[in-house]
Amino acid sequence: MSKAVLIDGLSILNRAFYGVPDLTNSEGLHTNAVYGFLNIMFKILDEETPDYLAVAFDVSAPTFRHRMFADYKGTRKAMPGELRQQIPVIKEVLRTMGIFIIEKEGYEADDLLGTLSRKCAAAGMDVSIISGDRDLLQLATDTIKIRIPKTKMTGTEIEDYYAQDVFERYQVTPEEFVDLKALMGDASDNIPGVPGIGEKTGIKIISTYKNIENAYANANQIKPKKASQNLVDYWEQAKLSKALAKIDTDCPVEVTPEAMAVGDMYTPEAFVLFKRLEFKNMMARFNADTLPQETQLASAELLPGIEVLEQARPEASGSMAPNAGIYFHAQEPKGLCISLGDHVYFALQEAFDTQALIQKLIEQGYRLCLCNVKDTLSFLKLPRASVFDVSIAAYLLNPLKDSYTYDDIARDYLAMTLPSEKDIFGRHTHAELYAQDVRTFLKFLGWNAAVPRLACAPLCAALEETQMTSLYEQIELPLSYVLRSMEDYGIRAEKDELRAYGDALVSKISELEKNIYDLAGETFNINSPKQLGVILFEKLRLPFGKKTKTGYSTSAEVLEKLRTEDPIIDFILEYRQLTKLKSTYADGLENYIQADQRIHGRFNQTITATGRISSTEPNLQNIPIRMELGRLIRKVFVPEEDYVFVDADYSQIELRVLAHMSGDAQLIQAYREDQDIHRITASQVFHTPLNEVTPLQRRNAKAVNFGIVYGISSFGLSQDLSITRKEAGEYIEKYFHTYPQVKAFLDRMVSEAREKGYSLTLFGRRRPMPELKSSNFMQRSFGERIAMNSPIQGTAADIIKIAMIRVKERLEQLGMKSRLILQVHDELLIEAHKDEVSQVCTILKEEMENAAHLAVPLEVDIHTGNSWYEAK
DNA sequence: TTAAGCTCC
DNA sequence: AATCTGGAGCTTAAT
Repeated sequence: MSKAVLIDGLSILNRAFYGVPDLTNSEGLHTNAVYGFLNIMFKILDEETPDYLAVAFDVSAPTFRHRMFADYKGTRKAMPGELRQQIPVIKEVLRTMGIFIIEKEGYEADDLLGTLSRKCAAAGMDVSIISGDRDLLQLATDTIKIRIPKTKMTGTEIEDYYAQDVFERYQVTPEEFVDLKALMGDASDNIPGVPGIGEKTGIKIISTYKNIENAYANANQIKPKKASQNLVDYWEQAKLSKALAKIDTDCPVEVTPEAMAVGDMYTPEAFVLFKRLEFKNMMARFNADTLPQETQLASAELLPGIEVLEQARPEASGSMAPNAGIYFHAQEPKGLCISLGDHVYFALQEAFDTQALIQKLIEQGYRLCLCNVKDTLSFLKLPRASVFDVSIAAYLLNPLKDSYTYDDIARDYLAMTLPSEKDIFGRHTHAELYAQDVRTFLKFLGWNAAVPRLACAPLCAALEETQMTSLYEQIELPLSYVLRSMEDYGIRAEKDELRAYGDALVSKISELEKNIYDLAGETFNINSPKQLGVILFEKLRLPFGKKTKTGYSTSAEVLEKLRTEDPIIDFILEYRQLTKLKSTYADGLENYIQADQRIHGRFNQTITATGRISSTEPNLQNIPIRMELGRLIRKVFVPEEDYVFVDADYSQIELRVLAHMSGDAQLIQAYREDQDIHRITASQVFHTPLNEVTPLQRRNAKAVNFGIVYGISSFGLSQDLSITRKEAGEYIEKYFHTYPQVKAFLDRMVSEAREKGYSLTLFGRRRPMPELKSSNFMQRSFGERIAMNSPIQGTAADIIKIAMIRVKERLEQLGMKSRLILQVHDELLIEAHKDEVSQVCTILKEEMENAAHLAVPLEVDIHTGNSWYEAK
């Protein structure tokens, strides 16, 4: 038997909008509702594989309709702009997928669905109607089922209702459901109903009298008295409600089954649209052969012309330095891809001296344009003066994106839709595709080389436009070379020591396990918050503090408060600490120690929203230090023979940046006089003489100082200090009273960001802030906090980057053996040759303290040692 | 793949 | 009426 799926378009879009967290593509278009809609639709389609498919919409603008989008009080709520803008988008998506859209002037989607479902059923089909609206339950029969998707934490669950299921749930038939609605009303549908009759009474009445007319005729027998009376008093309203609730199953619509037939939805046109919407994990639904063909590309010069180089033949063309696109393919088959003019060349490494090709290009005055210079430097020497890194440029222009590969850049700066590496290779290795489909493989190479060449000009113009050229040239590009060298040097880690440390943990962990199981009276997986929650809060009946979305919270914060309740808590907290050390650090780090006994982590330059560097594989920026047991791990990080560690960290760089940027006289004076800033803040905020400030007062003032930098709220601070919100609010108020220019500065940061849509650091780094324009209070507040924090955190990041570049330059100029190997946001670690230690200390201090000249001095603390533990 | 939890600045 | 400190990465459990 054939199957039809009918979708209530706006209802599902609406559900999706509220069920899926806000998503935005590069253009700033909100996409969460469209994304959620498609997820629900694909789930249904995968499950049912229908032969026919249609999506129904209302024609008139939904704000003017009275049956949808009212809030729980029954007052109409305007549809948020973020949702409204997605209606044309979903329609366009459906159109490109060849999915039938039905809409008709003067008819609501409900009526169209009702009519269509009857027609399909009459034609002998199984019908599914997908809607978030229970109103449609009246359409259920033995062959028409109503499917109501629910977005739960576990994913999308769907409730199915055939006629029988409606009866089981409501004790009325689908036909009677209309009458039930007429009595109950429906706030969300603006159906008034009869006052005093809710679901319970309504069901009782309708299951007895079958319809409202019959109930009205027997009103005198209805109980309770109140319901009986109201049915009579509000009879007109009941009749109106019934008319509103009744779905028309006989609209004059002409639809041929062929129009609804499901065809190939994964068209090239849909591919382009999905790409634009950035629905990355839906791309796998498209077959490789529906990838856009070259004829559809915006620029014909990208293809074909991919030739395997027979000899190096870049031709100098004129006097202007032209751009060459460069891509080094580091997997098999290894080689260098070059894009020049409208030709793309691929030089296999086994056949060519790829470095010589690069030299030739440079000699001829080409500018080398590429993605990720830092990574390419592992295979080719590329002089800074000849290089343009499109990934970094794109990152500076919008640091919020999650990748800056050729396809992202083509989309954002060339308005071209290209398949991503994943789209092209799927599960195949590069070597496999090279062997099976060399043409597609070469296309991939060509794009990787040609996109940077073509995007170079618009990106340069955009940097110029946004006044970030100098940030790019003076900071980010040079930094790439510094990071490359840090990754190459790596840091030595002693495997045996690390293993011994891990082994010591294991015995302690098993003791703790034993104690925990004893106290719990059973064994269970302590690492599972779910199982642990059951033990603590159900079996042991401890008072639970917070709940998470999925159950009880067992976070350290919650457990900390339960420490006096049961001895098991302390064991669990210690168990957590130790297993963390064991898995993430002892075992985790060991896996990264290479044959040279060193860990070569990666420093990522295009990840953070604020301009900080991030560290991965492994993360060397979160090695423990607070707790002594964790801190001991740092003993395994050691310099090589004849070397010593020199560690330098900025003292309170973010607060000093705040002092400078705000120009606050008090704060500046305090730093100029090298005072204890937390103490002085405590003294001012708590009206206590400086020498009488208690440790608690100082601790609180410190928390306030940090809170200010983070874009504080009284709630956050109260949590942090375990005080009431009111008290926290008073602290903040006093703080702002003490440092009035700080307050003015933070307000200015927010209002400027709101006006411009982005914030700026001292060095002109931008962070876009779309959240500030959100209609959602929570998101807008978040936007305000990042508007306060980003300029501060970002400026601090800029400063240490400058220091890194200068430190490395000094070391090289002086021909020293010492080298910069780590950066941890406000800290630099140098592996210094033993003969160069004092010189290294001087260089670090000088370059870091002079990296920027602020209204307050930048202060750097330096330590040396034979391990990272000692040097910190 | 996501959520919870923990590590760092 | 709401909401509730910025920026990261890794491991485990559970889906």
